[in-house]
Amino acid sequence: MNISEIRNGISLKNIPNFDLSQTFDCGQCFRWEKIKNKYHGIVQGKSVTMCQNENEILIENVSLTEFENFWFDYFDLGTDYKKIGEHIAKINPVLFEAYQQCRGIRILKQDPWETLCSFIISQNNNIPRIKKIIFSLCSNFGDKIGENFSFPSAGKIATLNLDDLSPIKSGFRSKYILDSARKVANKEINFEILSNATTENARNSLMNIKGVGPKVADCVLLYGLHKLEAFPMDVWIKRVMDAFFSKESPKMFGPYAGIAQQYLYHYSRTNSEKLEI
DNA sequence: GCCCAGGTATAAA
DNA sequence: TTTATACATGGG
Repeated sequence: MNISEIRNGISLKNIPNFDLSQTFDCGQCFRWEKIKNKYHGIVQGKSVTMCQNENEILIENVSLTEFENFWFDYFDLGTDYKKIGEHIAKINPVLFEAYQQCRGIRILKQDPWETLCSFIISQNNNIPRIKKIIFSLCSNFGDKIGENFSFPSAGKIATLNLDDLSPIKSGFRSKYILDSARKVANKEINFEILSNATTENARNSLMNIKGVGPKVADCVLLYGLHKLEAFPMDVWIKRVMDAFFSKESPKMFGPYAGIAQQYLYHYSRTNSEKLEI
């Protein structure tokens, strides 16, 4: 792993388990877009461009200080995914094959409020339309950043009503968006506290929000709060496998953690025939 | 028209 | 406690 500052950004060389397309297009985030070999994202109110070739990844317009203070953790570069893969290999061959296919995914540590709001919007919805609604939410209520818009704060959304949200066409989810924004704005949901709480307590708190069930809660725990650690690996692998191979709802993984979620999701999309029971 | 989309609230059994 | 259905909207 080699991190160095170059004239217009940061160069990452030989970073294991890091593929931009797998990471950005796997469904964990909604504000990174590929345009002509480059990924453009809006993160924490900042517009950033990245590209990848061979074993080098470039992050444009970011200083070494910014990288160390924010982006290193955002991309979860302190976690050894290879070690996780080796562990998975011992547990289950199907899971390991899924890992092999998706070994380039890094679980992004995203802003908890943005994650919460985004995955509320994701329910019973498809990714293109999720992105469209989030784009609309940002352009209507976010702050302008050059050509783009920041993700609006919970405080800002909390001042709105259902009619205000009608332009983003989020349908029945609007009332859930407002409830989540109000609870975050008035600190009924306090991410500082949740990040120090047990995973179970944090999940229960999140599920007090209207429109937040186990799936949305787990996405917030994983992508917003990076809470993987509370479940022993064998426990959540088993839960993922149980949920995945039950016919009822392969997308409802229950109380698991998400590296396996991501691996299995990708595996299911590319190997659906192998998953028939 | 009909079905589905990375679910959840609600009512009914 | 478990199971069925509605929900807004848009694309295939």
